[in-house]
Amino acid sequence: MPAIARTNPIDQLPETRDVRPSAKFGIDMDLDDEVDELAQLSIPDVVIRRLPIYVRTLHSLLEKNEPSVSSEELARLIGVTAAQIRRDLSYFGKFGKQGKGYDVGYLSNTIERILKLDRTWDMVLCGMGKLGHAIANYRGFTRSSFVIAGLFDTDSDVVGEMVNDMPIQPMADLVKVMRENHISVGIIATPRKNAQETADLMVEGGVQAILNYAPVILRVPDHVTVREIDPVSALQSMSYYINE
Amino acid sequence: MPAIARTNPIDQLPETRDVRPSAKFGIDMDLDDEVDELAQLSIPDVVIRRLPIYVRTLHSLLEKNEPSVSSEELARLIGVTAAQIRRDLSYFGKFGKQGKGYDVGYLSNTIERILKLDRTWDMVLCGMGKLGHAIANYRGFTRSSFVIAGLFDTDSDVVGEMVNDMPIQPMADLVKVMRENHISVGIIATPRKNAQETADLMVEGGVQAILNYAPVILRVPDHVTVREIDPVSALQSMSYYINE
DNA sequence: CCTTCATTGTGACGTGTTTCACAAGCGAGT
DNA sequence: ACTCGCTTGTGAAACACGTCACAATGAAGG
Repeated sequence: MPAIARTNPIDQLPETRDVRPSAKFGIDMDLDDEVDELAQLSIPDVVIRRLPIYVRTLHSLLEKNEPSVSSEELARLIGVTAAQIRRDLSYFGKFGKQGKGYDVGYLSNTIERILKLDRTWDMVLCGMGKLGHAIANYRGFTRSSFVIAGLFDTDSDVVGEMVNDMPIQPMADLVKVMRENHISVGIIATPRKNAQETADLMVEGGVQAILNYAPVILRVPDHVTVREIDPVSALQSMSYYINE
Repeated sequence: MPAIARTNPIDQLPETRDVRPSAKFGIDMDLDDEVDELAQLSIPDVVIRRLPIYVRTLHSLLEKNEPSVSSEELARLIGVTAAQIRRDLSYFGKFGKQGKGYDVGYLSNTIERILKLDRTWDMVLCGMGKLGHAIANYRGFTRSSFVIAGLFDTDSDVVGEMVNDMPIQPMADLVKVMRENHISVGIIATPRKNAQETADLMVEGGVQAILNYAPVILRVPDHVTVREIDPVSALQSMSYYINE
């Protein structure tokens, strides 16, 4: 079996990644983060995938100057159960206070730290067709710890073109650029048939996370995480539920 | 609890939708589709979400003129286990032959029928900023049973503008247009703050499936399915796994 | 027609995930 | 300082999903 664990739209394959105990994330407040130094247990990917939503929701509470929030209320906002939120957070430590709930700012910082969002990640973007252009011009990444730092395409006609103040570079330079700049996140926006070879180059360049817009299941080594962006599949699965 | 079952990025909430028995899908070949007229059991959404990938993979086999395929080979191509594919298909009936595998064309047709892809679905697209423009110009939907049939925006400055040979219409007309044309699929590409109100309008217009590009969890009635397209969350969850 | 081979479909099992439900603990009010 | 009400964190139970392993069966070739 190839490495398609959490890597996958097709998804929920056995998850075997182990994870540092949450001690790592204790921070300077007097909240008791009792922490299991032992429990080297692997946190389910499904939990990890929920964390960004928690962060996003906490941010919106911060904007409203809510100082604290209960699991009940957070659950209502997100549309899950309160027990699930408490269970999810308990994988990482104890962040709440009985009778009070969670400190919004503290919890949001903590989850960001867990997700390693307390820094900026440079990314390469491969495939500069229409989709690639749209992604390169997208303003949402920077607000969220991610920055596109290099654009690449095989087509020599577009190489050199400036997009969002960055030149499109030849695909031949991808590996070099990734290595020199220690870039570990890549976005694939190539045509379907070039996606795998692009992924292979990214792996050679040291990629650890790939956001894949091409409608193919990529084969990557175990240490690389892949998430698919696949609107067509999403639509095709929803139509199953439509009546009439 | 609001209706966020299969509707959700946050996902895997209890699934309670029941589903017609696969008899519905028996077609005119001599393959034995023995079918459980009784078993009115609900098929897991996680299975439904895999079916489009199966279809896509079967299509690529069709292009290579492969007449048949074993669960083993299909599994290898997709990156899941053979048992999973057999189990998934068994929810709908018996489509294979012992010693031989599955007839590629037949299986692909059958799954398309199950997913209701043997017809065309008209969609409305709301929010004609950069993202909306990119989606409106995207060529991938039509190849897959989905067609954008109407564009909408609140901003009177862009209303009237032609995009991909279609005029942008005022949001005020959304409900009417959806009802008159029996449109049950909507795409939301509005700014975050307008997403919920847009969803509400779509519901009023009779929507049953929403593809949501806005970074918010939408509240919709039970009979509406929502899938999120959320590249930022995807990145934010992947960074957890990056070493260094 | 019989044998061999490959491969399905599915009970039984195992694992992973969610939910239940409650003891423990914090804080506010008196 | 004590009580009360609220909310956490978590064992234990329930549920959902994935995998194993094998009897059943179709196809191919003598």
